[in-house]
Amino acid sequence: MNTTENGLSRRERERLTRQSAMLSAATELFAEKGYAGATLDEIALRAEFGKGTLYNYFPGGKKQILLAIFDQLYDGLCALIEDSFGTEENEPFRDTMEAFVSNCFQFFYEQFNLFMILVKEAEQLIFSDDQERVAYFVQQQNRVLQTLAGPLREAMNRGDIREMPPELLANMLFVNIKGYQMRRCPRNLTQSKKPLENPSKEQAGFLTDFILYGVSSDNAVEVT
Amino acid sequence: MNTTENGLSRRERERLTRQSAMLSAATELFAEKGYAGATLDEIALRAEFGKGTLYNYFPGGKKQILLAIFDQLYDGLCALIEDSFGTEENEPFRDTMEAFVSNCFQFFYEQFNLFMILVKEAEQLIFSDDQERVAYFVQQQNRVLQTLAGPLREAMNRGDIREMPPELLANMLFVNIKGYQMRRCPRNLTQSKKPLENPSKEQAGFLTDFILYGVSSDNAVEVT
DNA sequence: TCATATTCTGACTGACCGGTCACTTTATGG
DNA sequence: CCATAAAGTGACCGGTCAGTCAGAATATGA
Repeated sequence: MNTTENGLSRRERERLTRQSAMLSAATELFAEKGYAGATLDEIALRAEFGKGTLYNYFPGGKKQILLAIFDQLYDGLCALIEDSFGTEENEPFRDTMEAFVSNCFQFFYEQFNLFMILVKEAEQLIFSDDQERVAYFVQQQNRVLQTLAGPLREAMNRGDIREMPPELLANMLFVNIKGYQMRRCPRNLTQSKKPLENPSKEQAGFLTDFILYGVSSDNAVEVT
Repeated sequence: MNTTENGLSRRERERLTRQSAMLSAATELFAEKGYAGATLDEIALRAEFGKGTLYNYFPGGKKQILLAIFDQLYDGLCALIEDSFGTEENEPFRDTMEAFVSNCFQFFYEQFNLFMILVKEAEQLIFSDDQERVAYFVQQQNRVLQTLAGPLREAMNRGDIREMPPELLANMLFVNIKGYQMRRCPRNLTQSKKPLENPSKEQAGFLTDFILYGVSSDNAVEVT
C-alpha cells in the first residue's frame, strides 16, 4: 500500500475523486431544483453511480450531502476573507473594502450554484427545528463571521470605521453583498447558461460607497 | 338575501371568516415547518375543518394557500410604506426614515409568522422554474418596491439622499431591514413563545444611521 | 489462478402526502 | 315539515421518494 506525497493511497484518492463527483452533481441539482425538489435518483444518475453507492460515501443520506456542500461554501468564504484582508500594506481602507466586495462578487459568480443553494436553503436550515442541524449552522456561520470580524475590528482600532460590534458589521456586510448579488440574478430563468453578469468594478464601487458612506447627501463623497 | 352595509351577505361573511381561519392555521404551520414540511392534513386539523373543505376555499390547493398568504404580506407592506411616508410635514428626512424602519420592525414583530414565511420561502419561489409562480412573485415584489420607490424619488429631488435608481435603493432598504431583523431572531428555537424581542427605538436608530451615513468614520454623524 | 474482501448496484419497500369524490350533514325556503 | 341545494368530510388513490439490501461486479494479494 504505497502512498503519494500527500499521504493518500490511490484508493483514498479515487475515493475522494468519486465523492467530489457526487458533490458536484448534487450541487447542480440542489441549485436548480432546491433541496426538497431534487431527488437522490437524479443525483445518482447525474453523478453516474447507483443510488446505493451514494450511501457508501454519505451514510447520512441526503442531509449529509447538503451539509458537505455547505462546508465547501463556508470554507471558500473564509479563504476569500483571509485573502482579501490578508496583505493590506497601508492601502486606503476603502480600497481594501472594495477589493473584498469585488472578490465576493467574483466568488459568487464563479460558484453560482453554491450561491443559489445559499440563497434558497440557508434560512430554511437555520430556522429548522432539527436542533443538531441548527447547531451545525450556527457554528459554521459564526466561523465566517468571526473571520471577517477580525479585520473589521482592526479597522475600527485604526479609526477607519465607526465603533460598533464587529460581528454585527460583518453580518451587515454579508447581508448587503448577498442582497445586491441577488438583484443581479435574472428573475425568470435558472436555466440560462450564465445567470450572473460578470461582476463589474463599478458595482463593487457602488456597494462599497453605500456601506461606507450611506445614501445621505449631507456628507456626499466623490459620487458622480 | 339581505346584505349588510359592507355589501356582503351573512353567507359571504361566514365564508370569509372560515377562509381566514384556514389561512391563519396555514400561516402558523408554514412558519413553523416551512412550506414543504407542512401538510394539508395538519392545516385542516388545526383549522378544524376536513381536508376536502380546504379545496372548497382554495381550489388551487397548497400552492394557492401559500400565495394567498403572500398576498396578505405584500398588502401589509404596501400599507406600511404609505403610512410611513404619507403624512410627512416637513419633518427632517432622517426622522421619516427612522419611522419607516421602526414601523417595519414593528410589523415583522407583530406578524412574525409572515416574516418567517418570507424568510424561508420567498427566494425558493422567486428562483423556482414554475414560470407562472415566478411571474406572480416578480409582480408582487415590484408592487412593493415601486410603492417605496416613490417617496424615495421625492427625497432625492429634495436633495435629502444621493441620486441613484430609486428601485435599487428600495431594494437595499428591504435587504437591510430583513437582514437586521433576522439577526434578532433566536437561532435555536422557533417554538419559543415570543421569538422576537419587541423592537426598540435604539435599533431602528442604528439601522437608519447605517443606511443614511454608512460605517465610515470619515464623516461621522452624531454617533455616540 | 483463485479465494476473499471490497465496492457497486438498482429493484424493492414502506412511509408519506396532495388531491379526489361518494357520501353525510347542514342550510334554505316554500 | 319536507324537498332540495349547498357545504363539509375523511377514507381512499396514485404517485413519489429516501433509504435498504441481497446479490453482482470488481479489486486484492497470496
